[in-house]
Parts: sequence; C-alpha cells; structure tokens
Amino acid sequence: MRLSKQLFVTLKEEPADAEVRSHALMARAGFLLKLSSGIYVYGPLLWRVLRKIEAIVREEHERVGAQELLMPAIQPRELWEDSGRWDHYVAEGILFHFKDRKGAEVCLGPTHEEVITTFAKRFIKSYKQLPITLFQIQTKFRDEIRPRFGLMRGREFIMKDAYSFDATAEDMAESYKMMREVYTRIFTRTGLRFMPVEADSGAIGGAGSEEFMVDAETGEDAIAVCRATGYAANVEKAVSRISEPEAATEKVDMHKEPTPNARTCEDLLALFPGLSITRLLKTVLYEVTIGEAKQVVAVMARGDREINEVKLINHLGALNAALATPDIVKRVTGAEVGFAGPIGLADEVRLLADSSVAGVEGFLCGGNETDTHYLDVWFGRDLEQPETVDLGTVQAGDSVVEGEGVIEITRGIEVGHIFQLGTKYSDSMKAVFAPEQGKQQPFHMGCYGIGISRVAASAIEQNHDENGMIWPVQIAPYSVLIVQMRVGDEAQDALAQELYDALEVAGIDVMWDDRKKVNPGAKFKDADLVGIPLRLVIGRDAADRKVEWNPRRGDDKSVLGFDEALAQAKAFIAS
RNA sequence: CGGGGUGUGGCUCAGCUUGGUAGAGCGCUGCGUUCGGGUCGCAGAGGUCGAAGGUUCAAAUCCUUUCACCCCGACCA
Repeated sequence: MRLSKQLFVTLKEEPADAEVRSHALMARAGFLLKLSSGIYVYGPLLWRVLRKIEAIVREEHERVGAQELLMPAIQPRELWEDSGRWDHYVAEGILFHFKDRKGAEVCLGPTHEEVITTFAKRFIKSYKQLPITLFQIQTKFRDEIRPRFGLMRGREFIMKDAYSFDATAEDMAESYKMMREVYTRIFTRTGLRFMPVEADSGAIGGAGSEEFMVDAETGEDAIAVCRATGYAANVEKAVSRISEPEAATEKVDMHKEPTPNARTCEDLLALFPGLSITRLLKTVLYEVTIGEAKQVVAVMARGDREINEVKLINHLGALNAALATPDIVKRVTGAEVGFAGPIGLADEVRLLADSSVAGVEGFLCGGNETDTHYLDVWFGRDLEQPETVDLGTVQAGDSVVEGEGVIEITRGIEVGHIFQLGTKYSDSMKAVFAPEQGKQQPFHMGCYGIGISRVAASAIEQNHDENGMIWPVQIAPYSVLIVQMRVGDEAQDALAQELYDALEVAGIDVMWDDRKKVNPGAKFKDADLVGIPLRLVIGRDAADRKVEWNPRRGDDKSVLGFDEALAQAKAFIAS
C-alpha cells in the first residue's frame, strides 16, 4: 500500500476524552472515530487489524471442525421470553429494543444463545449429528451502563461467539476442553500475554467457566493469582483461606459501648486500641432484587474482609444487589448508617454471614442504635451464629485453598470467556434431540466468546511506548513499513520500489511511506505512532543499495545490503 | 440511575466572573523555503459559540429549560 494514495491522518494532540493509552493512540493515529458514546467508526488501519484477528480466530476454530455461520442482529422478543431473559435484560437497561412497524418488539442482539438454540432445535434432530460447534463473528449491541475506555467497553462491538452442542454432560466437558485449547492457541498467536482464570458465569448462566485475561494495569478486572500453585481466578469468583481470628482471652458478658461517630472499622479500632480487627464484625445491608421482589439482606463479615457482591447475588439467586440506602438502613436498624449489627434487626431482614465470622469470639458489632456498638458478643451465647457461606473477597496475602501458596492480586482485561452452559437454554427453549434410545434429551451446550475489538485495544494496552503503538507482527495493520526519506530522489525512488515489489511478491503486507513534502521527522513520528513492527528506511545510502533496518520495538538498528535486508525481513515476519 | 464536570472553526483550548468587533496554537489550501526526528516564511479558507426560550438598546458571556459528551460507582467480550 502506497501511503501517498491512501487516506492517512494523524493528530499531534490527543482527544480530550481518551482515558486509556489504547484509545488515545488509536484516536491520534486515525484508527477510529467516536460517533457517540461507545460507538465508533473503525478506520481502514484498525479494520485491517480486526480482520487479522478474525482470520486467526477463524483458522483456529475451523482447525477443530467448528463451522462458521451468521445470525441476525435483530431478534424477536418471543425468543427472549422463551429463555426467560427479556425482563432481566430490559430491567438492566442493557438491551437495545424497539418496536417494528407492526408494533412487534425486537431487540438488537447483545448475545445469541436464543437464536443459536432455535437454530439447533430445528436442524439438529439426532445424536448422530453430535457433537457440533458453530460460531459467528458479528456485531453485538449492549447499551452499557457506562461505556468507556474506547474500544474496551463499547455499546456496539465485534464479537466472536461459538456454541457447542453435545449429547451428554461428559461430552460437553470434552467440547469445553477443546475450546479451551482453541482459545489458548488463538491468544498465543495474537502475541498477547494472557492467562486463563476461573470465572463467575454471570447473567449468561451455567456452571464451569473461565475467562482469558490479558494482563494490563488498566484492566477492569482484578485477578487472584498464586505463583506457587498456579491458581488463578477472577476475584468475583476466587476463594482463599484467611488468617485465624484472634482468640478472646476472657469471657465477659455482652454489653453496649458508646461509640460516637464511629462508623467504620478504622474509627472503632481507634476507639478500642486493644481490639484486633479480626474480632470486629461488620454488618452490611443490601437491598436485593430476587425475581420481582426486593428484600433487605444483612451480611456479616470480619472487619478485615470485604463482601463480594457477585457471590452474594449468586448465593441468593438474585438479579442484583445494591447497598441499602440510608432510609432503608434507618428503617431496619433504627440507627444511622454505620451502626448496623445482627442483634435487634427488623424482622424483614434476612441475615447472612461470610465464612470469615465462623469461630470469632467475643467480638464487637453494631448496636442498631446510633453511636452504639455491642462488645464481647459470643455466638451461641448472645445470638445464634447465622448461616455462614463464602461471601468474602479474596485479598492479597490470603492463602490458597489447595496446596501451599500466597495469593497476589493483579489486573487484567477480559478478552475471552468460555462457559459450560449445560441444559439451561435447551431446557427453557425445549431444544431436544433423539438419543440412541429412549426419550428425547435436551442438548448440553457450551458457549465461548472473544471480544475481537477488545483484543485489538488490549494489544495496544500491552504493547506501546510514549511514542505510539507497537503491534505484534501477527495482528499489525501491515507487517512492514518502508520509510522513504526523500521522494523524488531517483536512487531512493528506484530502491524503494524494488523493495516494495519484492516484499509484495514474498506475500508480506507492506506500507510504503512515499508521501512527498513530508519531512523525515514527521515520517518517523508517524511511523512510531502507527507502530508497524518492522521499518525499512530508504534514505541517504540508497545509491549504494543500502537499507536501514529499524524494528519498532528495541534498538537494534543497522544498515544492511538490499538482499540481506529482504531476507532478514522475511525471517522477521515468519518468526 | 445516583454524584461530579464539560459543550466556542477539523483538533487542543482561551474568552464568560465584570454583557458591546469571536481569538490562539495545531491541522487544512496556495506560493516559496527546508530536507535524517513533527523545518521556516508569506498569503488564505474555515465558527448560527450544543439547542430552544427569556432578560437587555445589545448575549459566547446573565436567567430558564433541554440535549449531548466525559469522569466516579453497579454491568460485561
């Protein structure tokens, strides 16, 4: 591609609204244009990147026999009523939905379980057709609560979604394992640093699931990892062993303590300097939506632990959980926020406890009275120990559950997510097949997603410097950039043309900066910004058939003869 | 949805407090100049100041309403 004949625009200044490097650099390099919140034009160079990612994704799916298809973006409401997800998605506000001219409600697909299940129901009738895995690469629409970070969280984005259909749970596990390998190969080929982690399955539902995380400080997800044992899990899901609570030395009667304005654990520790934070039990109030109903739930946890709302929602089978408002707190505790406790709560409140409270002795907890706490409270004596379940958030320094090791918390970007759905959708949508003998059975399904556009953004997030992007060769918009210093110089024109032709013949995609009247400095700046991995500079030594070797990453510049440069370029691209 | 903020040429912003000729830098066009890290000079094009209403002799500036966008929290590839 000759740059002089292409639309190529770069900006010196970053757009004011770019929060992360990937967004700022893509905007500066003309890769994208924001049309509206979370909605972007993908420019020609970005589109090349996306197509390269798609090509890798296609190849690796087809390698294991998955078949590509394309489902509609517009989906009828009835399908979503069948699966039972319409109300949930509408309540969350995430669904773009509208009425067609006849008044029938439709939505723009945020995901395609309903459609693929309908398709399978019609076309897969027998166990003889199983297993089958189908996939598509398509635009998804989600009216995100808060779009942000450029392509990281758009309202319209490109996603690869695959679905497996199996006769039994065991077969489904096999398909899942196969797709896990497919994902590992895909992300390895994209040149990203990534790892699979155990994950919560969220609104899509189902059992086993893992996320593929690209490690990046700007990632929105926190991940608990243990180097010693290899344990890795999203903190939404992660479990750990926590330290033992301090034992109580003496068993005195429970009594009230005045605690004016002491609303937080820090306040209370300042007030009771001798007390360990492990003998302080907090009680956090949530308003939880379960089906149509709302309920107030109080969750107890040790002072040094945080409550994990995802675990809470999953445990209760709730749609969501929000911290209770001050009005609700006042209603159920009779106190201001900060003094809630397990003793004397209103009857409407359901009391739960994180497993961290088990075994805590002689503790401090809220008094359900403003400026008052109870001290020296014992389970069994002063109140019954409530149902304890794991509702805590793993913290750095916790021990792993299996084996010996300490957990660290790192951050990552979720680029892929694989699920074992089981029969969740095939049951609700009555998608069944005839087994070898006996009654018809629902499919055992798996679903597998990759955020194509997010992969592109993650690649930049992980590979850039202060001057611009640094693309991995495999997904770079072009593999090689010929930077011609002086267009119009006969020797340079001839050598650049010869190099360009030779690279094209070798099947290497090459961009040639043959713009006239652009100063060398500007060409180098643009080259740094766009981040094509290998630059070959045609300049002052062109008359001697010399080419300058100038990779974007690292600092091993050198001057090579033409043939050597060509051979080395081929090797560079192939590696 | 709650809290905070911003809307002025294509981009980044100043001007608004204290009403009176709409500005700068970058980018763009032309001519010249320069030619290995965003050269320099001259000339030029380009703006219903987010929108609507109001106050006023006069509104980018003051008031009201509204829309969009951004940031902080719950969602997810």
